[in-house]
This record gives sequence, C-alpha cells and structure tokens, in this order.
Amino acid sequence: MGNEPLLRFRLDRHSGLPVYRQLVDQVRQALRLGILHPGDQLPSVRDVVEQVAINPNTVHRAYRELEHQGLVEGQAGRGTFVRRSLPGLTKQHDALQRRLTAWLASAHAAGLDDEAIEAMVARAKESAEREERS
Amino acid sequence: MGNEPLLRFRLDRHSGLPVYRQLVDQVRQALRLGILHPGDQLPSVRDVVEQVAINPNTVHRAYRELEHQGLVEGQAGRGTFVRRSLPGLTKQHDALQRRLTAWLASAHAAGLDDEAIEAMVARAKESAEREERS
Amino acid sequence: MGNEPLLRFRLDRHSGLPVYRQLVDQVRQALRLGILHPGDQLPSVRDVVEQVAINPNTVHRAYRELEHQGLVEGQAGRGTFVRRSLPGLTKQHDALQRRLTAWLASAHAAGLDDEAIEAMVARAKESAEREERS
Amino acid sequence: MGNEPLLRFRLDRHSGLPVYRQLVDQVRQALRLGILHPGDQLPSVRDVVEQVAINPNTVHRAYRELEHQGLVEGQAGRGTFVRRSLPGLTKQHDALQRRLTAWLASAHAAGLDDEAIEAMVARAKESAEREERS
DNA sequence: GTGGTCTAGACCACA
DNA sequence: GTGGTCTAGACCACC
Repeated sequence: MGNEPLLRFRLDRHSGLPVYRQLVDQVRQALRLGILHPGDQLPSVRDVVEQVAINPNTVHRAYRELEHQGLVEGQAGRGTFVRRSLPGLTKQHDALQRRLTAWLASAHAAGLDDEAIEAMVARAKESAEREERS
Repeated sequence: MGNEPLLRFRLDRHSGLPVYRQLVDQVRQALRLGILHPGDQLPSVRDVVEQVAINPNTVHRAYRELEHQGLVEGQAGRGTFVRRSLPGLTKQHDALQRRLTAWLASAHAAGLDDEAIEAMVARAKESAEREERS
Repeated sequence: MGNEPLLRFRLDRHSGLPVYRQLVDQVRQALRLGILHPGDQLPSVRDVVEQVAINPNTVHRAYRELEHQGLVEGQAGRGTFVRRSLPGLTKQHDALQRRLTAWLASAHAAGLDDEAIEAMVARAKESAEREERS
Repeated sequence: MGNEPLLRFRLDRHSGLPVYRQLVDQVRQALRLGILHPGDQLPSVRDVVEQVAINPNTVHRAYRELEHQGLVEGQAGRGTFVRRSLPGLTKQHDALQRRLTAWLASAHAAGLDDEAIEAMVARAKESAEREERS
C-alpha cells in the first residue's frame, strides 16, 4: 500500500534560508495548520532525500532541531514522530484565511509580483509595530 | 545639517537569512516603496555599522551586490547612490496596502502570533499557485 | 603569545559514548568546576580538531548542542563563548572532593581496577535510590 | 516455580550508551558483585524484552557479546548460563563499599545532583592519574 | 527497514 | 582567521 506521506517538503533554493531551516519551518507550519498531530510519523529521512534531492544529513539536522524544540521524537529503527502540536489555526480563523487569500488574488490581479507583495507585508508589519508602541 | 538617513536598517538575527542579504532586501524594498529614488544616497557604511553593529565588510558586500544588480552606484570618496528604481507601489496600490494593514490588525486581534501569520501567508500563496496551475 | 586554551579535551575511544557527547560533557563539567566562566572562549573548532584528531563537524555538533542548552554562543567569525555557568562546586565541597579522592586511592591500593570501581559506584547509587524511595 | 530472576536490567535512555552495551555492562557488573555465579541462568530474552521494552534482537546481541567474552554460554532451547566469573568484590571490599555509600549520602545531603557527582568522580580519577604518572 | 554517528572535504558568511 | 551549511558516503544501533 502506497502510504501517502502527510507532509511534502518544498524547497526554495533562492530564498537564502538554509535548507534545514526550511524543513524545520515547514514542519512547524504543518503543526500549526493541523496537518500533523501528536503521534503522526514524519516522512523518513530517506523519503525526504528522494523527494527533494538533498543529503540525508541535512534532513537529519532538521529533525534533530525539531527534537530539540520538543516537537518531535526520533526513535531509532522506527521513525520520527510528532510529540506535541503548536497553538494552531482553528476554524475560527478560516474567515481570516479567506480574507487574506482574497487579498492576495487582488494583489496579483493588480500586477504585483512576489517581491512587491513581500514589501507590502513588511510595510504592514511595520505599521502594526508602530501602532503597538503608541 | 543633521542629514537624517532616508533608510534605517533592521536586522533579525534569528531569521536565518544572511545579514548581507537582509540589507540588500531592505534596500530593494525601499526602492519599491518609494522611500528611495534615483540620486538618493544610501547610508554610509560607517552609519550602518553604527546602527546595527556589524562589520563594515558585510555592508560593503551588500552594497556591492546592489551595484551588481545595477540599482546603485558607489562613487569613491562620496558615497553610494541610487541609480534606478524598481517597479513600485503607486497610489493605485494604497488601497491594497490599507486592506492588508487592516487584515493584519484583525489577525493580531484574534491572538495570532508572528509564526501563525507566516503560516497563513504561506497557505494563501499555495492556494494562489494552485489556482494558477488550474 | 601562545594563548593557552582554558580547556583541553580528552577522548576515550572505548567508552561507547559518542565523541560529540564526550565533548559536551567535558564542557559542562568545566563549567561546574569553575574552569570556564561566562565570557570565556571555547577552543576554536580547528584547535579541537588538532588536539584530538576528530572531524570538524563532530566538534561543531558538540558546540551546537551546548548552544541549544543555552550554555554557549557561537559568533561567526569570532569564536564560541560561554554564556552562562552551571550550579558549581564551591569551596564548601572541597572536603567532599578530598574524601572521594582519598577513597579512590584506597580502592586502587586494594587492587580494584576501573570496572570494579565503576561497579562499586553503581551499587552505591542504587543503595542511595533505595534509601530515597523508602 | 516462580523463578525470580537474579538480575534486573535497567536502561538509561539518555546516557548515550547503546542499549546492548548497557546490558553487557550490567551483566559484567553483576558478576563482579557476586550477584551472578558460574552456572546461573541469565534472564531469558523474553523476560528482558518484557522488563525493558526493547527488541529481542538487541538482547541477543548483548548475550552474544558476553558469549564472545567467554563469560556466558547460550544453550539452544535451554537458556543462557554463566560460565565464569570476574575478579570480584569480596568481603574484604565491604568496607570500601560502605565508605563510598556513606560518601554518596553526604554528597546528596550537600545538595549535589547526579551530574555534579559525576564531575567529582571524574576529577578524582584525574587526580589519581596525575599521582600515578609522578 | 528506521534513525544516529562519524569522516572527508567544499564553500559561504562574518570579523 | 572564526563559525555555519551542505554533500557524499561509511558504518552502527535498533526494530
């Protein structure tokens, strides 16, 4: 039976973020989004290696980092398993998600590229911080 | 005249992004947002070093990269100046910016932290990509 | 000036303990014994490599582990530095140390080898635990 | 007959020592302490598996190692039996054992935790070695 | 099969 | 010079 993995990793080689860090972030995100739950098994190191064509050590590095964060536990000979979750996004946040997705569509429609969108997000965050301090 | 610099750099030591890359990104963003225009002077290497406590070489490296991208020009003994701008955010985009800022405020109000917001943005982008492919 | 390192590592290849773990333990012990203090620099990765003839990655692994434990901080281009110490052995414990050293001498005098001494220590610990539970 | 096993294994998952090695060490220690004698039967693989929740292969591996050391002999279908003992701790060493146990109690009373005690033991051993060399 | 450790060596970012 | 990331590949412990 082709056990489909719960999680598929995607690497962005140009992001400047270390690969192991991208893996860590994606697992954390999956925990947040409720894609992974305590007890679930992460894709095996060898699976990930096949998926994204990186070195086993790099995957291992990422999984070790997650283990340090207490999110995951590697069990020799069995696999790597989720230990705890992260404060997640529940149904209450669906409306927010929809609004954001709609916003993104508008932004694309207005001809904005990825970097421009990044710039907007950054600017919005700065505004928010200024609000907070005041 | 107490020349206030047009641009203030902000480093995030935990982002995983190389420092020089954060500098480059922030200059590009400033060009997009219309904070910097052709002819404007970038903060001097010494200014930056004072601001963010990094090594001058790292600043040089970032400015060199921007020069390589044709965005900026170093003039020996005078400083580094903007040569051209980037497809920017015009007034037509103000509405978008406002909507996004409002969205962020709602998200914060809903108790979402930075990582959760990141997760939502990532998810929205994925939705957008799926749309595109279909 | 031949800056003498504060710490010299010693490996036991037959102990069964992973090398990186031996390094971690020795740094922790040095913190406990007051050999290392906050602000002190650990021997550079390359120094350790020369000292004990292991791979840089292994040293790096150990230092990263210590960093995760919050004991140490790696600063790119500068070195690795102690951040905080561990509840240490003060002068109040000198008497205990002397008694133990004397005991060890007696044990050796009685012809006990290392494994026998280990066995005694293990047995003493078990006695102590039994006491505790009762 | 409810044969109580002479030996109960205890695993420390965080010690860094391989499990099979912990088993081997504990058998050797039992031989030294006179808990096991030639002719005695080791706990069956199944017993051990129940006790400490590990894979039978790992127990086999440990027993094989002990057999290789000539300490133990596996008899197909019957069990694994002690062949010879190790230079042990006789009554002459009881005094030493008592002194050590007393020392440990003092150390605990002084508020030292396990790692601190380890540090003291390590330090005492170093002192002993220095003595020897001189 | 799984994860874990170690080696060898390249290249990058930073001071 | 420093630490940090990644690759390639061997071998071990465990299920």
